[in-house]
Parts: sequence; C-alpha cells; structure tokens
Amino acid sequence: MENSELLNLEEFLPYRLSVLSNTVSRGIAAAYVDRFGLSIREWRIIAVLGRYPGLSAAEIVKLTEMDKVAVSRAVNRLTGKGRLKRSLSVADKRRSVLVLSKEGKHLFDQISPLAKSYEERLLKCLPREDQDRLSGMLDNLQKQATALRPPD
Amino acid sequence: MENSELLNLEEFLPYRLSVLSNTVSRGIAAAYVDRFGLSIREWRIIAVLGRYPGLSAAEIVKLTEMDKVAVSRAVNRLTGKGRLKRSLSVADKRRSVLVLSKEGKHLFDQISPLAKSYEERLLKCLPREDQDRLSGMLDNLQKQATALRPPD
DNA sequence: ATAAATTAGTTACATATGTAACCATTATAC
DNA sequence: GTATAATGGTTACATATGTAACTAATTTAT
Repeated sequence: MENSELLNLEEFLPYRLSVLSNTVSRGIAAAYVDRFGLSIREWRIIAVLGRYPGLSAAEIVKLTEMDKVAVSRAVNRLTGKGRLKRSLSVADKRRSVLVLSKEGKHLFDQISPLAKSYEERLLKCLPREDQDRLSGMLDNLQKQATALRPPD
Repeated sequence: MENSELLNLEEFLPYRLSVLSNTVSRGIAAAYVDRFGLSIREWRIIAVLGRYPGLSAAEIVKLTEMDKVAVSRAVNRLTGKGRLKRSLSVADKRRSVLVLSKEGKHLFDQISPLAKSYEERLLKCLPREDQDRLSGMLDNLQKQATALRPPD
C-alpha cells in the first residue's frame, strides 16, 4: 500500500473544517446558551427567521442543512416558549409559516451583536484581502459539497 | 437599532463553516457509515490513531476537539468490537495507550482512500493557489478560535 | 511525608438526536 | 375524476450526547 493513500488527518480538509466549526460554534454558544437558555440549534433557527421571516420548516432545513426532525422539534420548543409564532399557509395547508414573536425578536436583537462581535474578533487573524478570498472559497466549496452529496 | 448590527446569516462565518462542515461530513460518512458500521466519531478516532498510534484518550480529545466523554464511549465501543486495543501506560497508570487492532488498521486502510477521493473531488472547485491559501487561513482561524475559546 | 489539588477516565442521569414509520395535504398520471 | 406519488411535518423508538458527579492515579505544596 502506497503510504500516500493513507490519510494524514491534520491536512484533511473535512477534518479541519469540522474541528474549526466545533471550536467556533462553542465559542459563540458560550455567549448565549446559558444567558438566554437557547440551544445552538434553537439560536440558528432564531437567526434564520430573524433574517427571513415567514419561512416554513422545510425551508429552514434547506437553508441550515439541519435535519428536518431536528427542525421540527426545535420549532416546537421555541413555539412552546413563546419565542416563535406558527401559522399555516393558506395556499398549502401542509406548510407552516414561521415568524419570531416579540420575545423572539428581542432575543435576536440581543444576540446578534454578540455573535457579530465574536466573528469580528475571529477574523482579526486574517488580513482584509484574505477575508474576501475566504468568503468566495467557502461559497465554491459549499456548492461543490452540495453537488457531491448523495441523494437522501 | 442600527440594521448593521443585526445578523446577516449567509455572510456569517461561523454559520457558513457549520453548514459546510455538516454537508461535507455527511458526504464522506455516506461512504463508510453503512458499509463499515462506523459512526462519524468512531471513524475520526480510527483516523487519528491510524496517524498517531499509541495516543491516550485525553490526547485524542485535544487533537479532535471532541468531548472527553464522547471519546471515552467511542473508544469503548471500538475496543468492544475488536477494532482497537487498549493498554495502560506503565509510567502513568491512569493513562490509556490506544492502538488500532489488525481489524482497525484494515478499516483505516480501506476508508482512507475513500476519504481522500472525496477530498480531491471537493477541492476540484478551487484553483491550486486557492487551495494553499485556504490551508493557511484555516490554520490561522483555528489558532484564533482556540484562543477565543472560553476556559472550561 | 502527607494533605490538597490535578489529571485520566468512567458512570448516571436527563436530554437530544437520527431513522423509520406515520398522517395529512397537494401534485401527478392516467 | 380517481388512484398514485410526492411533500410537509410529526411521532415512536432506539441510540447518542452533554453535564455533573465520581473513582483512581499522580502531582504539588507544605
């Protein structure tokens, strides 16, 4: 067996992405999980609905790459706590229409600056030029990874 | 509230990293989870031990950013299935010394090329020059994220 | 030399998660 | 128009996970 076929973990992009993403997610979570009683996934749903009010659960699934059951459950918890309002689409009675409640909006407003501040501190390690490049590369990688993904 | 303080999710680096990492991890997992009966975390431990035989559980924790309980459990499962051998360090009887068994090595040898092939196809979307740049940026980001991480 | 603090790892508990099976509704095929 | 397939979402079950409390071994401070 050619040694070059064996995996060198610390050069392996998927591994590095995963480690980095975990470190970062926990870093941000530290700022809101305890303080606001939100799980990472719940926050993600708040954030996506803060940005795009009126999404359905299925649309959240597509946007966030979260599992549809996970979304269903997080939405239920958030609705139960009064952080989200759910109604049914008139055009398609299967579809839910999700929006932040007043309290949900308030959470979004409070956590947004914390999240952005974290991002800013994180990006300080890259020169401006690299930051823009990185953004483009991530777009390309995401498209490619989506294309490579096996059908469910 | 200044609109600029609100989070724009699709430009938010931590979010994009998380989505990308999930898409990628699932893409690779599709190649081994069912075929070899390995969870993503178990595979990660196989991979790190294939690269660094003799690590302790705590060292795996540091290298992979996995939770120490998660590592303990995955190691137990792998040992139970005969994919890993565990002994105790002579110098420090708390420490485990972990190595792949023959079967574990075989798994590593079989999955490595699949993983590398996935990585290769993923990276096809970036010109060579960007690939090198990306690598350097990920190093910097990882260091920064680690520095920003709150103490446990 | 001994008590206190640290470190490696495991266990117990509550909670979260993924898979598959399941309704209800809407779209498609005939 | 009716049967069939596809879609949105939930539920049930088994399993995985995180937190905190724990044991055992080692290190540090005195």
